[in-house]
Amino acid sequence: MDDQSDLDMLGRTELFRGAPADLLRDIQRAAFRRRFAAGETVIRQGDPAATLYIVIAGRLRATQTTLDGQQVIMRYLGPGQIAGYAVLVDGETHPGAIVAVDDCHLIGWKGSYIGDLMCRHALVAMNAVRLIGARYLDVQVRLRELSTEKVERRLAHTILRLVAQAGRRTARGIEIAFPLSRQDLAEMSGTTLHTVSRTLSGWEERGLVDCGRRRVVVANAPLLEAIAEQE
Amino acid sequence: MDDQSDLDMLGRTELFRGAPADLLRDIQRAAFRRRFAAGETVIRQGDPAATLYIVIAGRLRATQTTLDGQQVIMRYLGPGQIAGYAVLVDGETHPGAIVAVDDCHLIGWKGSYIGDLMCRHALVAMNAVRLIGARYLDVQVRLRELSTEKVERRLAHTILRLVAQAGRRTARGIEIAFPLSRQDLAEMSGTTLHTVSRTLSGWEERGLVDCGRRRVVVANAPLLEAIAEQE
DNA sequence: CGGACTTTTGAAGTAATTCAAGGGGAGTGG
DNA sequence: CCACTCCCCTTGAATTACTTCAAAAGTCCG
Repeated sequence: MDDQSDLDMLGRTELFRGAPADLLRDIQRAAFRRRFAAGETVIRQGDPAATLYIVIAGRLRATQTTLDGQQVIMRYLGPGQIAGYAVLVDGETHPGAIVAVDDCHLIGWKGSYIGDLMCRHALVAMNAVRLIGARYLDVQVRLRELSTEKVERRLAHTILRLVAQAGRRTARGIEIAFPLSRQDLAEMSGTTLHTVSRTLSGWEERGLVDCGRRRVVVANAPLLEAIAEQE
Repeated sequence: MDDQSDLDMLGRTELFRGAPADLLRDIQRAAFRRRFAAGETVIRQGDPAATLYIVIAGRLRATQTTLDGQQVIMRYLGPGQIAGYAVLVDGETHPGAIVAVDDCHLIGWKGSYIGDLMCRHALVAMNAVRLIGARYLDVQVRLRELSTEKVERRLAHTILRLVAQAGRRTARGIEIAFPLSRQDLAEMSGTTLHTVSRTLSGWEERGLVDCGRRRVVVANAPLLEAIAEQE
């Protein structure tokens, strides 16, 4: 938690990558730290977009909930990623909620500080463009999958994406490194927890995955990729 | 087509809004003009991201096609909007195709010029952030709809969005101001042209809409909104 | 007026949801 | 340590919204 390691960390985040040391120092001075326990809400849907966070440790879930209470998981956020992008695009309010999945350690800034920073440093603004562009591309891919693929294939894609961003090698295979229920997978794949459960049971019989309570381990990634590519 | 009106036009686009006159003049000097006939391809999926266009007149369709040939319409682009956003986020290639729906008039720039512009003028970079942010939000909404709503409701939302961005008052109601087939609506709503046709027929009987060959007129917008909000 | 494209509509088929009930782990409190 | 309780997960059966298949009817344009 010393200053130098903090600076290194900031310099590796998607938003501040490439910034010179003195700028990073300035950014660090303007920041505040916050911790959230698993399950705590970081940002509520509809809140005014006043604060931007960067994840230091732990994992967040970004969701959107409809009027009738149905939830969609937009993405998970890990170390180095930003939470509260509405601040960057100067939206009035946060379009979704952000909740801690793990115990989390975040650092944050007032929105006005970030806006100012982007105005004065094109590098930060360009990083913001790239970062939002990457998310835009990602959600386009999901939209395409949801429009054109059947559930099993979508679920395979969903799990492979999670493995890519939070996979951890273990004896049994690659484990997704945070708790993840059937309901969560359903809300990411556009289906119901029942269908997810049935599909995973089928895969488990074939030795593709090894699941438990809020735990998913991919035992045979190539075969899962084959399902995703529908061969 | 005189210089001054061009400058005014550039100053009203989503990317160059708020730029001072001398910068606009510089931007104008670096631009080239191109015309495309209805049906012509402006950008092919997978092309290297070398050129950015802004629509002056006419309308473009941005799509993504899967390996097995299924197409999804990501959005329609009208006057003032940019085509080829990959250039902004410095992507390697264009993630989708762009085709002229109408006869179109575009102006374009080399990607390197735009990259340079964003570096030197934080205003342009911030406009880019806002613009991509708006598209990101838009596609998030569609993802949520696709995940949680049934076809009829999704189709209502799709049509209302098109009305908002390209609606034109006529005697019969609000007409969507460009040719739009049942297949197109299907590719925007995540369904088949058959289901779209049946749904529109139903609405037509109830006096909600008034459709023709590649033409959609909304006769009763409030009722269509009621369907979209599922009352 | 021929031919291509778009749209409509019926009928059959199916993937996935919904409904329903029960089973099992993990943590808590006695 | 055991029992209790809360989640989370599983699985069958019934239902349904939508797709797929198939054919025909419009509509526009050269």
